[in-house]
Order: sequence, then structure tokens, then C-alpha cells
Amino acid sequence: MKKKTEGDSFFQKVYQVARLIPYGRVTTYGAIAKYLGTAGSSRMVGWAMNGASHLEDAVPAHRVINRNGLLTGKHHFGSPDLMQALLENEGIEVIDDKVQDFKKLFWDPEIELGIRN
DNA sequence: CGATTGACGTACG
DNA sequence: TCGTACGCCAATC
Repeated sequence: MKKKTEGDSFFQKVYQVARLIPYGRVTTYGAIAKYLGTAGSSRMVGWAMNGASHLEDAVPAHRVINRNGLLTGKHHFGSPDLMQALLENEGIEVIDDKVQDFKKLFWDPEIELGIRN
């Protein structure tokens, strides 16, 4: 049973998954894209985040980074230091625009949410 | 309407 | 291991 309100749009899915990212955790564009079934469209995830800023519902886009653990999109938060500040505020150590222990803090939707869900 | 860009990732050399 | 090339799809010029 699906909800009609479920946005089948790729962008809408990205927003939903992004909101599911737990506190103090981070994920990557590719992980979200892959979870949505469009692993090759990793760029679209980032593009969706660009529009997420104007959404009414807050989307923790600062928890979404590239697979290198680098805060590549920090310049899109209004201030280049805002993204890092938000991550540090959640207890995530960020050095030189890079998330420390990224591998350990990595939040994979396929695992955390369950592939069968 | 055509070409370029973009918050990425994978493939190839 | 590092550097370069290509693909993804949508938005912008």
C-alpha cells in the first residue's frame, strides 16, 4: 500500500531519505542515489539538495557529503563554515572540511533502513 | 532549442 | 596510487 502523497519524483525521495539521517551521522550522495536505485545519478542527489534549502521541511543536507567525506557542498549553506559548524555541533569532528571517522559515522540507508523495507 | 554546468561516482590508463 | 575521461539528469545560459 502506497500513499498517494508519496512523491515518486526522484527529488522527493532524496528529501525523505535525507530527513531520515540520524543525529550525529552522515551519508553520501552516492549512498542515497544507490538506495533510490539510481546510483549513476549521484549528481542529481546534490542537485536535489540545492532545492532542499527552499523546502518548508528542514532537510539535514549538511549530513550529506561526498564519498570522500569532504564537505563539497559547504558553499551552498549560505556560509562556507556553516556546514562544518553544524556537523561539529552534532559531535562530528571535522578537520580541513573533512569528516573524521567518516567510515564509522557513515549512515547507509540500505542497511539502517533495511533493503526489504 | 542547443550547449554548458553541477553539492558525484565509477571506469580506465 | 594518482590523474583524466565519461555518464547521470535537470536546470540554467
